[in-house]
Amino acid sequence: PVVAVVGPTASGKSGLAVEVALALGGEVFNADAFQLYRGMDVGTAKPGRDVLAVAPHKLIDILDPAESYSAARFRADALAAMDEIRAAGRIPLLTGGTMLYFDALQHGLSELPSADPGLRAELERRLAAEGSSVLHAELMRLDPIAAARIHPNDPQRIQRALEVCYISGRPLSELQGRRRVESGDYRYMKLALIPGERPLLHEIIERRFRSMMSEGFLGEVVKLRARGDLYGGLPSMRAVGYRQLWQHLDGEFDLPEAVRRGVVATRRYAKRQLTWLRSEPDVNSFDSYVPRFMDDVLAFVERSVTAAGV
RNA sequence: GGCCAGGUAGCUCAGUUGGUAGAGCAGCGGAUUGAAAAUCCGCGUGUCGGUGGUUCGAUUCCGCCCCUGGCCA
Repeated sequence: PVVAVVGPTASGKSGLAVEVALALGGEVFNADAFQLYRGMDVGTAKPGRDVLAVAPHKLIDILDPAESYSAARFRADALAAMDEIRAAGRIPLLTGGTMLYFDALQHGLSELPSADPGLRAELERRLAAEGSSVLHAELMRLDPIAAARIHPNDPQRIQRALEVCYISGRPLSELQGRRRVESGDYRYMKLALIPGERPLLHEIIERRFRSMMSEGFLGEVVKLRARGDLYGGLPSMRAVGYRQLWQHLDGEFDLPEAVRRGVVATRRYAKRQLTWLRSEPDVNSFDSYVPRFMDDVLAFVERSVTAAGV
């Protein structure tokens, strides 16, 4: 079994995961697309040194912010991490809010060519020059099924679909037919933290963003900029909060406005996570904002894991 | 206390020569296969401050009241 702690941002996943890990003798691995990056700590609410000393996490600080990553790499890394944890006789414990990664881990991915930076740059140029509807029309010729599914205004998916067609010579829709699920012998016990009241989630999101600011979030972004090789278009620098503070440092708006926009972006992110969660089957939901929730969860987890015969 | 300007969506405002109203932002719902904290799609959510009057019909016109801001006492 794998215990998976999922939920929207600021719902209390990290704290719960650590508690469960300690109670169960489990080991945590991260499923958050940005806690993977070194030097992105405050803004990703990464567990602190003190926490990591007690409960070490896998898949944290494994990337440089200049690197890009992918759902496929996450799947491979996560499977390796789970194997190691299990080999050590412990229970793997996933925590993180990147639902695409969690989905890729559970359900696998089709066999598709990986990203090609040169081709992407070329498509990027064409998108800027010709517009997404021209490229969408081109996709319509190469892969009408994918084109029908992808909206003409969705440059990222048009780009990816064309990339796959060019590299493989086959339509994306054909290759996506079947997902490859190997090492499917893990069973996920899903704990979802669903805030009962949306306004309370919003309040906590805002409070947390402001406390990140007082813990040196801006300084962190300043430091990343000072490297000189990073830029706003990088996947890592498009993360919520980082993006808005970067734009502020570019002079696009003042700091209070950057904070306001960062909070808005966080709320929207949480909403998208909740949308994923609603379609997730077999989840055991808890509201982390109610008292004594931790005891309920721990009791539940222990019961379930013993029942599973561990 | 007097005069003036306002009171319309969560916020900032537009508008109706009288036929129960619409923008931006915020919000809500959805999609999601190697960038996903990304990218994209859809949706106005409203006692038009209150109360009387005129009218077939008032958010709109008139009276009174309440609230906010400014000026004068």
